Amino acid sequence: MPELPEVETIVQDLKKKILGETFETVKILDARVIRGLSSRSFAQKIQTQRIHDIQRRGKAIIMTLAPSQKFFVVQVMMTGQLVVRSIPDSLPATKIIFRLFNQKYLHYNDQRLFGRLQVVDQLEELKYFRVLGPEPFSRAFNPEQIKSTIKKRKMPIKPLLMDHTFVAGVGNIYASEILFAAGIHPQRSADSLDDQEIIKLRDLTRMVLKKAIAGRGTSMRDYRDSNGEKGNFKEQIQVYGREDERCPRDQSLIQRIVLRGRSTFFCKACQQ
DNA sequence: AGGTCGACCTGGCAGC
DNA sequence: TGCTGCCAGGTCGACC
Repeated sequence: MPELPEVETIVQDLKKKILGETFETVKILDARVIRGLSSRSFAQKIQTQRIHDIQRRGKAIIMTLAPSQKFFVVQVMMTGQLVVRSIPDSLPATKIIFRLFNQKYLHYNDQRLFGRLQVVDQLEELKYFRVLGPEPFSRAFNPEQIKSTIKKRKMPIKPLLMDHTFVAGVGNIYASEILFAAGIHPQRSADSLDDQEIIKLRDLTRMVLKKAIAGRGTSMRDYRDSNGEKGNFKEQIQVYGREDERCPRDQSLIQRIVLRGRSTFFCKACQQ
């Protein structure tokens, strides 16, 4: 999915467009995206409910419903999209169309069907929230906390950064970008980072994500915001997807390796 | 317990 | 043109 900056963009836009609105009907075109509920019971839990709040936690979009007080949780994973439209026409990837009482439509599109839409009484019912680590902009994501976790972890720093129990919201694109910004080699064992590097990692995690939010996220291929538009941050991506291009810092060639099955991009010369 | 791998799905694209 | 294989912003459960 979309990582933290993309989900944050979706949430901020949805707040402007549909906060306070009420679901009228739910048309399920492909029931495979509904988890743990039948189509009928999913629709029943959504219809007539008002969107009382919209927030992000990690890479999940959480809508608080009223009056039921239940949580409508959307995880768009790799290819899911929530797009607000004024007409109900659907794309091949459109799996659910929510009709709102204000004559607008919220489309859930998902090419690969990895996304999940769930309605729960408590967020803790979902394992994702039970194990989720600190938000990168929170005080809980501090050098002492990072240090105590990192000391127990021997894995390379890059997959650790992507581990949502370590820090919430960082995925494959931004893990490479953050490590490039911090000058840390993606294969460095996590427990080898010194105090200064830990602070740098924390600070640059925040800085890279903040800039990406300002750019409304990165669209490599499928990501679209709630207007159906691409994010603008791709032009500012330094290394991800840029194998054999020149490093913007020292002009040496950017390398691609595979760590834990995921493409990883870095500059051998300036990441130690 | 921490770490690694494959499964879940579909479509786009490069190479032959 | 049409096939084959590889690749893709995530998460989880099964295994060592």
